[in-house]
Amino acid sequence: MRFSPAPTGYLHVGGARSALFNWMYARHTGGVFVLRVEDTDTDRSSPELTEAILDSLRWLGIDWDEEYRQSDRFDRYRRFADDLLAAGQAYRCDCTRPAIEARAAARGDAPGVGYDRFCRDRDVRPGDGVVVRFRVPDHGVTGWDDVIRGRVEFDNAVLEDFIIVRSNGVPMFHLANAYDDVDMGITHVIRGEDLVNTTPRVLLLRSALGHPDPPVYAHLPLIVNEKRQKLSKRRDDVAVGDYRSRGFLPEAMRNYLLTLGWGPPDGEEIGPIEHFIELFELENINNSPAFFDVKKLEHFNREHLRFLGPEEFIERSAHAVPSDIPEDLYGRMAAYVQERLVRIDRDEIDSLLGWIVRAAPEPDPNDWKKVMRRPEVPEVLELVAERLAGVPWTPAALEEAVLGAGADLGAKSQLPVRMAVTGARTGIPLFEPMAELDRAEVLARLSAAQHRLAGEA
RNA sequence: GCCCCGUUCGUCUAGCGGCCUAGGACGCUGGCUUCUCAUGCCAGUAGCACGGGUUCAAAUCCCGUACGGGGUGCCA
Repeated sequence: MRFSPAPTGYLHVGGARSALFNWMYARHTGGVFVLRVEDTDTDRSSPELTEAILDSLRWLGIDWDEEYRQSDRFDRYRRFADDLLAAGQAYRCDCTRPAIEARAAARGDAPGVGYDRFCRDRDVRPGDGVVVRFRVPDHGVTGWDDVIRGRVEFDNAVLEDFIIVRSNGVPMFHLANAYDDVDMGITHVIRGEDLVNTTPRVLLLRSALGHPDPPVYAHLPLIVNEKRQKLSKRRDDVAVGDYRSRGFLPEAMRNYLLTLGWGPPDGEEIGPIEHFIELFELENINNSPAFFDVKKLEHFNREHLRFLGPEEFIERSAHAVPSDIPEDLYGRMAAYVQERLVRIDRDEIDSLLGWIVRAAPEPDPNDWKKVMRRPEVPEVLELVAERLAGVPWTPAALEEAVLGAGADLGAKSQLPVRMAVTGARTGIPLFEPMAELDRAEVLARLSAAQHRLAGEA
């Protein structure tokens, strides 16, 4: 199996899913997984982009057994093209795009109908603006049995004589792709459905190489946006690296991606990758496009976040902890954070813990009103402050003082105190972190809230 | 235009002729647990695109229609 990205952009979720399925199937079958960088588009490919793609794959935990760059192998492809030329299976062509379109227009064909085989027998000599085209058979069909789609066939008559070597001498992707799949002994080709239309070209080239038997093809359903269109790097938010920086766990990303187009037969969709590798079969991949749903990804992320052991969670989230939160404090609060986090995100962590080391944030006006503008609140705050002044400064004693005061007054006391001390109506359990603050600080915050209430009355 | 492909709850999926008055998951709604939130547990919500066949029996097989998508580059 192989994953063969073109380094003309960052790795996006569609590519990642293709890589993942190839990798899973290789590991499932005990096969070899090849990473082949298809950098034949010399204008748009770059080593930086290649490195970024490899980096994203490594992050996802996808490893490979062999690695190639097609740019290192141009001479092989050219030799192949020369053989084709010598055998009359390919020919040179000096038609420009405008010339091709002008002839189409003259015939009354719609634009985009393709090349009309004009140069097939013109015996064009090598030179500027000359490409090499493959001579597609006039008759017959080219097809294969797709594991996912069943039999797919194209009439050779509708296939155009496609270019295999550009005018600058650089081979086109079909040529390199067909050559390498044979050369590297690729037996299974698992890739996006957007590539089905190029498959007959590759098949024709393989035959020319003396390998008429197709590999096993599995064309995956596309991953689409909310408008059910193929994801585009330009308009959709799809770079794997972005999800990484937004605080998604690689194992969650990987786990979610594998549910797009495939359902684990045992119905357990969240779990360790080894389990899915064991169950993974090409035959079970479905054939309709899947929408990439960030909401569900977030759910997977929450779950995987909770699978982490306490130590591991601290280690893996440390980089996103605001710098003014001391390590030991974070260690004590981490379990509370772990249970509430959606992503490993600095803002999320800060909103949970920031109030312990800094002044509480300005409360949301609606929340403030809802919690504090109840008639009993001033009285509750008063009594809580009074009891807190003399109590031992431990979580248990704080809890007893706050809840006890409420009980004695027949009122809810936890929420107003939380609001006064943390600046929010929701958050981690109150008394443990509250005990981390100085008594004076807590009393000051209570007093500030009391004054504010008095001012509003 | 031409070629190729697809269509099960809002979303991801199970289903590969009878176990389906269509199962699970996310989301959403309600309830219980709880110092708030979150978790956990329980319940609810909502779907086989349409029309013809084949068959004793069709979400499952065949044909057509509609809708959607992909390709149609000296990109991959």
